[in-house]
Amino acid sequence: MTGLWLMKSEPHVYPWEQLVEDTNTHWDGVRNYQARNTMRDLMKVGDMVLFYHSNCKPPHVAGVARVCKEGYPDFTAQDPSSKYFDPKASPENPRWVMVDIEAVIAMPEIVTLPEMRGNPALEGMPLLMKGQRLSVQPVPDDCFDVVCRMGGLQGIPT
DNA sequence: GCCAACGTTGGC
DNA sequence: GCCAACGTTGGC
Repeated sequence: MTGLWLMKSEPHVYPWEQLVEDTNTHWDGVRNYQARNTMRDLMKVGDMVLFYHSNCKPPHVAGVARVCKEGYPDFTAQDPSSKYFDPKASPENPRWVMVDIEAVIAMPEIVTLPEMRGNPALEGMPLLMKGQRLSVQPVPDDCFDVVCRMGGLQGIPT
C-alpha cells in the first residue's frame, strides 16, 4: 500500500518551484521527533506527498511529490555551519533523519487552506485539526484524492 | 505582530 | 518523573 503524506515548507525557504527546478531534494532540517519517526519508520520509496506552503497568504498545497529515497541521517545536524546544526548529533548517533523527494506534478490550481477547511470531505485531514503543527504528517487516502481533484488533477497522480 | 498550541529542556 | 520556563510553529 502506498503511503500518503503532507510535508510543509515555507516558500521563502524552499518553494515548490525550487523542487521542480532541482527535480529532487533531501528534506533536511526536521527537528521534531514525531516527524522524524515518520520519515525514519514509515515513509517508503514511491509514497506520495502533498507539498504544502506554510507561512504565506494564503497557505496552500502547491504540488504533488514522491518519496525517492528512504530515511537516512540528516547530515546538516552534524555540520556546524548549518543553521540546522545539533551538537548532540554524531556519526554514531545522527539523531535526525531525512528522506529525499522528487517533484511529480504541480497542482494546475493551488489548493488553499481556506478551501480545504470549507470542504467537508476533508474533515479527517490532520492538517486541518486544531493545534496540528507537524511538518511531516499522514494524509488519509480519500483526503489525498479529494485535494488532488480540488487542484484540478484527475485523482492521485502516478 | 500577536498569540495559541505544542514541544523541549533542565532543575529539583 | 514532574513541571515551570522557554522556544517554535504557523494561522490570523
